[in-house]
Amino acid sequence: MLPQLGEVFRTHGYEGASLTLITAATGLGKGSLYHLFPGGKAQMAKEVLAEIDQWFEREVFAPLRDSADAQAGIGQMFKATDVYFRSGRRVCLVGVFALGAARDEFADAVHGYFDRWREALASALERAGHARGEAKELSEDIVAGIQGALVLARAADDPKVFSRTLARLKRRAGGR
Amino acid sequence: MLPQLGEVFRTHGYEGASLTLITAATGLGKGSLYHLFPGGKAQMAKEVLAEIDQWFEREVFAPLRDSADAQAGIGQMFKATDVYFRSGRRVCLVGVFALGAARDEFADAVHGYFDRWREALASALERAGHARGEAKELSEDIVAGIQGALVLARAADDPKVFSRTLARLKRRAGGR
DNA sequence: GTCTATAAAGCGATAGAC
DNA sequence: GTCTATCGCTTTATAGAC
Repeated sequence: MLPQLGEVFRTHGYEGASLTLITAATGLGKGSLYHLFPGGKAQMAKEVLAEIDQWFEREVFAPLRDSADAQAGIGQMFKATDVYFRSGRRVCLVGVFALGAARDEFADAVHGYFDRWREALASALERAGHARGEAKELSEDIVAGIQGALVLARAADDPKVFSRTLARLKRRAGGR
Repeated sequence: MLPQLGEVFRTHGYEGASLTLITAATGLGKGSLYHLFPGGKAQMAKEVLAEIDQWFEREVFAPLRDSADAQAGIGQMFKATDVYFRSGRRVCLVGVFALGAARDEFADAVHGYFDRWREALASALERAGHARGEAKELSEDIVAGIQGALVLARAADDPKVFSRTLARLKRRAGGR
């Protein structure tokens, strides 16, 4: 349910995700949707954002923060990122929200997602041997680089742009 | 006229830019708008994209391709980019379109913008002394980095994220 | 060239039958 | 819990006065 919902928001943005598109994607009528989400579209988006946050917390942020081998945690991040974004065929819903007018309504979720990603990555980079300031800079470069690569890959309609850029970011992070 | 129109599309995306918002931003009634743009919203977006393309062609792409001093051309690109995106307070309209469903309708403009940017930058980097393959990779990193920095800056509601990242990209390009 | 009025369709959301 | 019907509003777009 939430994954299908997420796909609609991802593809059409918050404004563009009409209830007609949502009913088509989920197979549920409006009545059912409002039974499940009394708060309407805003609640749907909030729950989708929360689910995404949980996924990244489990698959990306926690490994970055908690891996005994910091470099392995970073490797897991790149692997999970590649899977999640379907090697560049899928766009980042939080990034889409961040660029649009929806950012203000979902400011906490949008802000938290990127901030915790950057912070967890900086912690791993520091434990992997980078100086504190350098790790902070590099973490910003990498998270920005991933988001930018998604923009470019979709603009060019060529997922390879994402794969290539991700591979170079991994090298800069010290990955093999 | 086109700049005000562009600001609405930038802030609200193609889907979110309603004629009500557009009339408010331009001060023109619907009648006047359809007199100027018989093709409606689609034509407005197309002309805005064309104007943006011209601006970047003149201020960014041409200097990158034609500067006798390649490093000076790259410096001009970073300067113009910082000005255009208001040091991170403004988002990239073409990037917004690229991420959304509007990409398909405006595929040529979206694809051309990023491709020509990357290509012009690669040419300058090569003339500045980078090996051909390295220049191509670096140009992709830099254009993606700029787009990603815009996403992060808007997500954090903090333009400094953009300025910092832009400064590091400039350093990687060999800028002082 | 700009306005107001209006059309037709789509929007988010609700009510109520089943 | 899911559906259909419908509300009230907004959407894009057009017509026609000035």
